[in-house]
Amino acid sequence: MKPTLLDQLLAIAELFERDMRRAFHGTALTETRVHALWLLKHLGPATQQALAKELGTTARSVSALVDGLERAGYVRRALHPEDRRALLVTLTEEADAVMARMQVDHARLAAELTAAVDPEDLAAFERGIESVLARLSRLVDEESVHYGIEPPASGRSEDDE
Amino acid sequence: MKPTLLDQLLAIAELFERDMRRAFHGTALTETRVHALWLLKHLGPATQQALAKELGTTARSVSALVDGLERAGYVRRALHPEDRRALLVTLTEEADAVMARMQVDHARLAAELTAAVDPEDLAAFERGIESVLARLSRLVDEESVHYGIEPPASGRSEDDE
DNA sequence: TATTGTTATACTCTATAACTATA
DNA sequence: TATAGTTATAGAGTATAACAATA
Repeated sequence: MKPTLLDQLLAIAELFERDMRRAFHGTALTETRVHALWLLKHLGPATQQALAKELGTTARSVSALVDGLERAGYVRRALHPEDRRALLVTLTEEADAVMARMQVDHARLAAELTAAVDPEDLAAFERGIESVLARLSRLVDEESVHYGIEPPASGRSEDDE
Repeated sequence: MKPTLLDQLLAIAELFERDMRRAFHGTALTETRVHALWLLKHLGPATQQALAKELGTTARSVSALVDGLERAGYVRRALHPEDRRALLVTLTEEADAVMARMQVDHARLAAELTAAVDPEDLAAFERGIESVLARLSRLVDEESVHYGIEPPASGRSEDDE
């Protein structure tokens, strides 16, 4: 039985997740923390609100996240030059170096995965993955996948435990 | 700037994760719990050890996981007919129905994502995704991606705790 | 002795609400 | 009034270690 495209994509997602957990095990890093550091590396110093938006989480979670990263020496909280309510989360030099190495490994992995595709297939493959990503983005945006769950508002009452 | 294949795959993985969190929000379900239920739906009743292996986690985590699923009415612990140490985790009828609906939605999503690809490109695309998954599997298996982290042998000593 | 599942403990991530200090 | 970040609280996931019952 051939697995569907969806199953293959989910398998890839799970491989990423497990492999990162393995790689970060024994360090202070986690996937979420690395995601935050990655954003700071690419965006530069950012307020916690900005981070919350980018990470798709709440300000509260970012507070805890930055606490952990600060404790581990990866970021510092700096005063915002214009807004005295806000803080600018900034990478330490050590974290900057880690993220630079991560970018190298990331680029290497990107190249290796691309190289795994038959050059004859590459153009069609790239068009395909772009189409899939666009379609999935739209579906997620429309909240049109329910995974067997009745949507809370429109569906019938399922709140009888 | 064209995103790399790797970045597109990571974007897809994140879309899956966020969308499931959205869909399950307000219910007793989470991605991990659904993963366990999905396995039980496909494998049939399983011991917690078997679940731990499939989920790539520990027996301890499965204990807590099954506790939660049992509390929410999705599974029951049944006695193992042959091994009196073991328990067979079994789907309730309600959970079985939820998973049946989920399979339908899953198949629908799979079809939609496949349909997003230009039929002209589909064959090459399928070969490509298979190659990428195989290559990534191998890399993960060999633990050859380090994400900028020094493997725990060199650099900072970790054995002084 | 090894395995199954448990209790005990600790840390992380997510989420809501109430609070402060600024804007 | 609204925003930035905090404390308080709670549930969930992950991981290690020690333990009981059973194999």
